[in-house]
Formats: sequence, structure tokens, C-alpha cells
Amino acid sequence: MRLYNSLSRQVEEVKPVDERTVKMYSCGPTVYRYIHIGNMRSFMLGDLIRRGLRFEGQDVRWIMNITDVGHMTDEVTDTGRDKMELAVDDEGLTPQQIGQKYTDAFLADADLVGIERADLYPRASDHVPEMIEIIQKLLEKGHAYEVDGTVYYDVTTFPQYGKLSGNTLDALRAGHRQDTVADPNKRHPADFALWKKAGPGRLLKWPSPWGDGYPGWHIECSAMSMKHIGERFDIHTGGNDNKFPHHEDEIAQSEGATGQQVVSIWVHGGFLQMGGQKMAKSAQNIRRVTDLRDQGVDPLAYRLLCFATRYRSEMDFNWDALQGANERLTSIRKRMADWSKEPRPEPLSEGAQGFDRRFRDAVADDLDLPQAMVVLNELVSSPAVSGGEKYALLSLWDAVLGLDLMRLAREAWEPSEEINDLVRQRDEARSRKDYAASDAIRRRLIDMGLEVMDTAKGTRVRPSG
RNA sequence: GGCGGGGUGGCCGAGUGGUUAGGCAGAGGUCUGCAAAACCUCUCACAGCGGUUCAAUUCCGCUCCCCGCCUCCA
Repeated sequence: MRLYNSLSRQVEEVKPVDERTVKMYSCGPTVYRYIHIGNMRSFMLGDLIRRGLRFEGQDVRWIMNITDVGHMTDEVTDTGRDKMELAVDDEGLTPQQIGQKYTDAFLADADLVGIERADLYPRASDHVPEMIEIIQKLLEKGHAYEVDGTVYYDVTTFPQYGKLSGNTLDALRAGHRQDTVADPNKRHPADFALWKKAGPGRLLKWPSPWGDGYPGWHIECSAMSMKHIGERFDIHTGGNDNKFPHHEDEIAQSEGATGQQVVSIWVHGGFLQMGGQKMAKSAQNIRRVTDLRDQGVDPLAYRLLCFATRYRSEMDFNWDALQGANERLTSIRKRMADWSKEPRPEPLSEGAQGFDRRFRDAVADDLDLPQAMVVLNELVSSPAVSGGEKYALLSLWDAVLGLDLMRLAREAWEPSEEINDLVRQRDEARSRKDYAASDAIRRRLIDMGLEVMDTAKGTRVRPSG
């Protein structure tokens, strides 16, 4: 599989350092509130990369962090309160309870959109000693300095700073934002906190060599990724907004501490927009996965909708398009139910193999799901491939797509005696040309949630989805 | 101000220097008693202005507009 590496700005082959297993780390959710479908798109990216690699026969170890402390605080002073602490005030729960509540909600929502569970979900609050260890190493190596209980990273000691985002130190100096307040303790405006001194009344704090405090925004990812998949791993994913400063700083930390390249490929997902704006709490345009369900849409239709857009591009969310995806998903599942009853030829035909190759190529080509969907659509309506083969291929491909395409086939729906009776009555009425009666019966069947079709063999019914 | 991504037919969205992306919606047709399902067909799409070229939606320049990051943010 090839992926676009934000660092090199080109598409690269995934070549696992440890030849047996691809190791991937994804920036996960912050758990002081519900996550929305825009966040989900990013998390789906990691899931799709893992599914794509497995499809090629590779083993993958996938880690996704849970952020329950740290990078949710005002950078300069301690007056800006940790968002976790604000949630504690609002909801009357302990930080642990808040974290647990929103972690559970995240996992449940992720399940709904077909994201398979990661191998591990390390929590930031469980890794403070590891973070302190890295900070100490950075101090020893001269990459960091302490001022009154707060430890900063000295960006001037890392000449490659800016290599990921393009925000080099020169550029950062040239284009200063007007509304930022300079921290007088920083030696360089781009320096960032590794460890912050705890202010009075702070709940979430830990003892450290520099006094009570809490970790800075970026250090958790350095600590947890290196602890769980090593100081040299293959893929790191996140949303586009993580590129700077989060990942830029993570590189400076991890590479500063280890003296080597840590991540091979950085993959960044494009944003989900809503009405031309980034979906974000501040824009008040967020939707949860459960909102989709409440609108009568299968959450997996959202997953299908995401496949229309390349993962790196921005995508505009819109209910009509989602509704369309929902229609399409149902229609494919119904066809799958029909095809499942046809014989499946053992060696696939030439034609079917051709479709399979094209599908696999698309997935391997930097996760070109829009192209893969074209192949899928062509297969669905291809007269050259039998229904049995279509079923075989689509159920294979669903390992990557995760759309539960076999749902209706699996449910193996059988009409009840009552339905069979009505079907018989309708066929009799039709043979008598008593259309008033046959239409009345059809109406009843439809009201029972069925789809009614006339075939050469008479009335046929199936669940309408 | 710095860094970066865009403007494609009713909607979502691929893609390409000359040949139909695809899905959804809509229209017509085949089939049907009528529907449904299925299949077929369709509405001269590429922000604007210049330029390069035999040929530009695709390359170059300019203009207009939108979005993201630079502060918490997938």
C-alpha cells in the first residue's frame, strides 16, 4: 500500500520497519465531551489504513491514544482552566468519571460507523512518568530549559523544526499573529511547554522534578507512541489541524530525545465541513453519530458517504448527500441478499478477477476509495459477472469497506404464513384480473414494511430495508 | 502577516491537455393491468480575464471568492 506522506509531500510505499507488523499510531479523542462526525472521519482514516494493509495480508498493530489531561489548557498562564476540569464542574463528576463516560461514548459511536477497535487505547493520565522521563532526557541533551517550575522546549536546538508544516522558525518570526500574548519566560516565541507548573486550586497535577505540575500539550503522543510501538514506527495519523503545532512539536520532542527519525509516514486527514465551515464546537455546527441514527439514517451510510471523497480532501457534509448514500447502501444490501441465493463459482471468472484487481489497486493507491467505489458500482451493474460472483467479491471487499453489505443477506428473511397467504391471494386475484383486490393486498403488504415486486413467477416480497 | 488547501452540471463529489467518472435526485423509455424492481437514454459541468498550444476544465499569469492551520480543535 502506498500513502501520501505529509513530511516528504509525496506518495510512499509502506515498508514496515519490523517486516512482520506495521505499527501505526493515531491521535485519538479528547474525552471531556462527545465527539462529532468530523472527528469520526479522522478516526476512520486509521481504521481504513489498517483494513487496507490487512487486505494485502500485512499484520498491523494500531494504537490510538485517549487524551484525558494535558493539551486542553491555556498556554501562558494557569488562569485558563483545563477543559477536563471545566467538565468536572459542569457535570459534578470526578475527572476519572468524565474520562470514562466520554471514552465509552466515543467507542460506542466509533462502533456505529464501522471503526474496528484499535489494539490499545492508552490514556495520557496513565503515562505521566514516561512523559517526565522524556522531558528529563531533553533537558540533559540541551533541548529544553526550566523556568520556575515550567519546562520549555528550545526550538532553536532543533534545526529541522518546521519540516512537517512549513512553519520554519524564520516564517514563524515573520508572520506573527497579532492577538497572541507573548510568554516572557520563553526564549523564542515558538518554544513550547513540555511541563507546566500547577497553579493554585488545580485538580489534575502530578509531582515532578520541577515541582507539582502537569504535562504540556504534545508530550503525551511522544511518550505513548514510543512506549507502545517503539522508537521507530511506520505510520502516524491525525487530522490536518494536528500538523501544526502538535505534530511538528512531537517530531521535535521524539527526535530530540532519541536522536533519530521516529515516524516513517505522517498521514493527515482533511476536514469535514458543514455549510462551508469546519465542523467544530465553536461553530455550533457539530453533529454526533447518534444524530444520524435519530434522522433515520444508518450510521454506516455516513461511512459510505466519506468514501466519495479522498481522505485528504475537505468534505462538505450535507443531509441530502447523506440521504443519497443511505439509499444506495440499502439498495446494495438488498441486491446482496438476492445474489446470496445464487451459486458461487469456485474459481472466479476472468471478469470477476479483473474487478477484484482494480478494486485492490485502488485501495493500495493511497486509499483511493472514490476510485474503489467506481469499481464497486460498475461491478454491481455489470452484466458480465454473475450474481453469485458479485456476492463473493463484495463480501470480500467489505473487509476493507466495513459497510456490512451482507446484513440483509445474513438476516435470511423468511416470509411468515400470513405473508405467504396474502401473496397467494394476490396472485389469485391477479389471475382473475381482479386488480382492485390485488392492489388492496399489495397495499397491505407494503404497510407491513415489505417491498412488492411482480416477477414471471408471480408476486415476490422482501423487506424494504 | 506567515504556511497550506480549494472553487466541476439540482446535490455530493472523482478526474483529465483532445475520448461518458461515479452516486443521489429529476425527466423520458423498455417491461408491467397499474406500480415496484431491473435495465436503457437524457439535460451542451468545469469561478472570471488573459496567455501558451493544432487543442485547456486540465499548463502559466492575474483577478475575484471560499476554507484550514498559526490559540483548544480530528
